[in-house]
Amino acid sequence: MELLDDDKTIDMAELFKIFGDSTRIKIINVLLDNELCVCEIASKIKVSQSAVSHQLRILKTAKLVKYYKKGNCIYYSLADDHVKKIFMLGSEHTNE
Amino acid sequence: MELLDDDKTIDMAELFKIFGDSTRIKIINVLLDNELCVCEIASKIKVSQSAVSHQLRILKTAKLVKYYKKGNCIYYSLADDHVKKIFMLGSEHTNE
DNA sequence: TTTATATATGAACAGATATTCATATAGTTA
DNA sequence: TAACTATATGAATATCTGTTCATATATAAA
Repeated sequence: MELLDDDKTIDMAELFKIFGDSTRIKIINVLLDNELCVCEIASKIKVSQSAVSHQLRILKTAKLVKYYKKGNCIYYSLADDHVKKIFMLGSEHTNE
Repeated sequence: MELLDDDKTIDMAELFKIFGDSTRIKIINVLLDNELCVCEIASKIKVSQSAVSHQLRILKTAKLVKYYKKGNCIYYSLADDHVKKIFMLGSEHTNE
């Protein structure tokens, strides 16, 4: 493969950086098959509501998750299959 | 997929964290098809020898690159195909 | 309207991280 | 051995990042 330009390189690093935090990995993990509201996520992964909310904002900004409102809850899910693919590949590599 | 345990989650985050820096992405990029010595890497990606060396140490510690000595040069290459796979997947996602 | 629940967010703090600079180490050549 | 080249590394610094705490916002229930 050819040498990528700087912008592309930075974008790739930014993408991986988002997967490079265990709280965000946990969030992606619980969203792999389900959509969940913030407090369900917080409870499942045992992280404070505030911390989850802060991390969801990062995932949202990077368009790795999508969401909708229902009542006074907000349900989050993975934005697309790419997120799951990257997660699964990382998971495979980590098994060794 | 089931809920991963904390250790696994941390390992995955650590793995992605290593891909989450543009200098390391550049290093992996130039090593995709070749093996190169430190000064060749530094020259190709236009980063100081010291910075490259520091980042190579991180890649080495994580077993993402391997190396051998020849004369007073040290040649680095990607440790296995997984590294390339993860890189390529990130690259694909970044095109959109 | 008051109270309760769910979520977001800003500030502050602590810890992590990447680069630079100076220097050490080691192999090579003269 | 002395000089040169390639690489590694420690210290210092600046920047970034994640959590907590307090609080704001918004919806729902009483």
